[in-house]
Amino acid sequence: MSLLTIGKLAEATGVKVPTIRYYESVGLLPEPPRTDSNRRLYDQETVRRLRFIRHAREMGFETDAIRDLLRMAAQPDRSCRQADGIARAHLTAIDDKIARLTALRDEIEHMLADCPQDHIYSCKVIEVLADHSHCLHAEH
Amino acid sequence: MSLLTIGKLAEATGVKVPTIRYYESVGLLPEPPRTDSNRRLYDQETVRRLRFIRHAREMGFETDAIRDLLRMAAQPDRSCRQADGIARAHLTAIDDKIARLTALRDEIEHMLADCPQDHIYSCKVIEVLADHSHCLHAEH
DNA sequence: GCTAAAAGCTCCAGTCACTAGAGGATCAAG
DNA sequence: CTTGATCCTCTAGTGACTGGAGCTTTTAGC
Ligand SMILES: [Zn+2]
Ligand SMILES: [Zn+2]
Ligand SMILES: [Zn+2]
Ligand SMILES: [Zn+2]
Repeated sequence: MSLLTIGKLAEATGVKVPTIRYYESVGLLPEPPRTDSNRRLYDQETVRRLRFIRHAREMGFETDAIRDLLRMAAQPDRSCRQADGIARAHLTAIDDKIARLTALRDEIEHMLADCPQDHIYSCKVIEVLADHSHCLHAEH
Repeated sequence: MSLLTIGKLAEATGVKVPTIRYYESVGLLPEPPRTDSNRRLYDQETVRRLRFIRHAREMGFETDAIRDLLRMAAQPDRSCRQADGIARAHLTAIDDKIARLTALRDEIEHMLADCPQDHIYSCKVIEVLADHSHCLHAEH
């Protein structure tokens, strides 16, 4: 009675049906049992597992990291050092991304602020793109 | 004498040879003339054009936007409103990305700060991933 | 019980901006 | 003349899905 079709699982988790099949194909979800007519049947444990995957994806963890985190989540008595390590590495990666985007942001804002908004021949946007030496930053 | 092989063009611009061919295939670079033995020959104008493309890519502009910017750069007497508009749209997109990443960053930092760093069963990282209601933010 | 819509299945292709490799031709240097 | 570098085209792979074709099965209304 608590078994779900793929459609109901999709509804329960907010994950699209093709995405659920995709997660199965890449080993994030185990192959579920099937009905006589070959349809997938999921239990509540899969609901939890899929929510975990979804949440981790929303937080930007990659498939490989999620596979590791799921394996760890199933071993409650072991140390969480590795799990925390994955999160910390992710944090560092996000910080790098933010730093790069912020530098970019400032550069583009400057271009726009400096542009007299007239013709292309005096457009700061085009000028900066055409000539790297007009850049604020050292290198990209 | 100022004509370059694809390898020299790559050297002059820092763009890899396969990437130059790729840019040609998607219409960012025009098909260049060839030697008798079918090798591409580039002039100085292409060097400038490729630098422009490269710089725009480094700033995160997408292929379609770059195609538009190149077309505008070739029409110096027209208004730069559109060019500025592309840059402004890009700025907004970057701001959105930074906002999302910053929220993410804070969330992951909190998970890590709250974790007693002991066993998986008490690991805050695993707990938050397993249960969305433990999140700080409203929704993702 | 019948029929039509909805949901399921598999497999394949497309996204973005490259990157890498196979397999072959041609060029430059010694 | 030979060897190694460079060039050519074409194909496939990356990550994380998304969408469609073409098919079978279930479900709901009548
Ligand atoms: Zn302008
Ligand atoms: Zn620059
Ligand atoms: Zn922990
Ligand atoms: Zn959350």
